[in-house]
Amino acid sequence: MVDEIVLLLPVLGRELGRPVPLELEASVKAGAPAHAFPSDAHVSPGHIQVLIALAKGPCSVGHIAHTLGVSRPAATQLVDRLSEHGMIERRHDPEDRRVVLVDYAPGMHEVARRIMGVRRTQLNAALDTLTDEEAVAFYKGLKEITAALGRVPGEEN
Amino acid sequence: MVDEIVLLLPVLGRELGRPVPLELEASVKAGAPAHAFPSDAHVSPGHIQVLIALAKGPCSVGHIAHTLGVSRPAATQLVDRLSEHGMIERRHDPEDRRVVLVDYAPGMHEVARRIMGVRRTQLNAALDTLTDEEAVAFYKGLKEITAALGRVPGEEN
DNA sequence: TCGGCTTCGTTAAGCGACTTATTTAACCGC
DNA sequence: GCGGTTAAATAAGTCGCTTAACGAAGCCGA
Repeated sequence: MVDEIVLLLPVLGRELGRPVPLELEASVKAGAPAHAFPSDAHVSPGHIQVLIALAKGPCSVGHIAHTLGVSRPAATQLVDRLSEHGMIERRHDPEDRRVVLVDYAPGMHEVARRIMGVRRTQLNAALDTLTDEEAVAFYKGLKEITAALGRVPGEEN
Repeated sequence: MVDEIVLLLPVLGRELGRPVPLELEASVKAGAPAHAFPSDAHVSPGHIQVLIALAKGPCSVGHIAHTLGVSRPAATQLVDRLSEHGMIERRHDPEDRRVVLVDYAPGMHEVARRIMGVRRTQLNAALDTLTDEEAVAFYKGLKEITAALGRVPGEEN
């Protein structure tokens, strides 16, 4: 079974990396200001992660990078794209002006929720085939494996 | 919890995508002919997947692509690299000469097992913290989610 | 037996998400 | 003030994947 998992994990990783199903764009545009998503908009998993991370309130670029397990430049890039599309805004932390605080742009909270909803729907469809215990076990295993392969988001180093 | 999973999955994907810990190269070289892994060798998750897929016997490039969930050119590329390093060999299927059958190169079966062992070790460390039921549930959830992401829910192109 | 369709693998071109190395700006202890 | 440190941004490059297009081989109806 272990081999099966090793074989399956990268498959999941690749599926996950694919641009989120096209219907998403339409669904988002429907509820967003026209300028927010120009013709070429497409949302990557990283962008969704940023939006989820922001759901708990504004946070710094560095914190985003740490949460997502990527380098700071990568986080900067994600924030760049999202802010180009008007989804989020940067502002300086008044207490430490080196820090750039990232937060939803006004009115975008709702749109963000819808974007996250797409992935959540997919995931729920899969989780529904599992019992509650299995779902919890899956989550537990996911955390363990992520930790085993690298660092876990919440953990300090 | 669903959001947590959505947040965690891409992290896992990225960790998974990182070049396998460097110790691997050394460990592999130790048991492999010198020419097999020249100075710049590095093994990606895709390569490991190919080696695992071959454990069940020779198979075609197309089959590898399907198993890994990638395009055929991508599979070709993976096979290219592995065969450059002498890990695997191509030969034509006598029954259908369009088909290219891929298999371990002579004596490489053992080396392949060692390479796979690295990932397996990491994974086992994580799975050991789970009960048997949880491990099975994780595997089940993994399959379900991979399947769920594989096709767009409710949309056929 | 010949054209036309399909399938397999490869080649070519390009893209997107990441990395490291470097730069700029702001905080801090002395 | 002056070094040292840290946050974010910029620059350059890498890697794994994609689509498009191609040659070769099998399949098949006329």
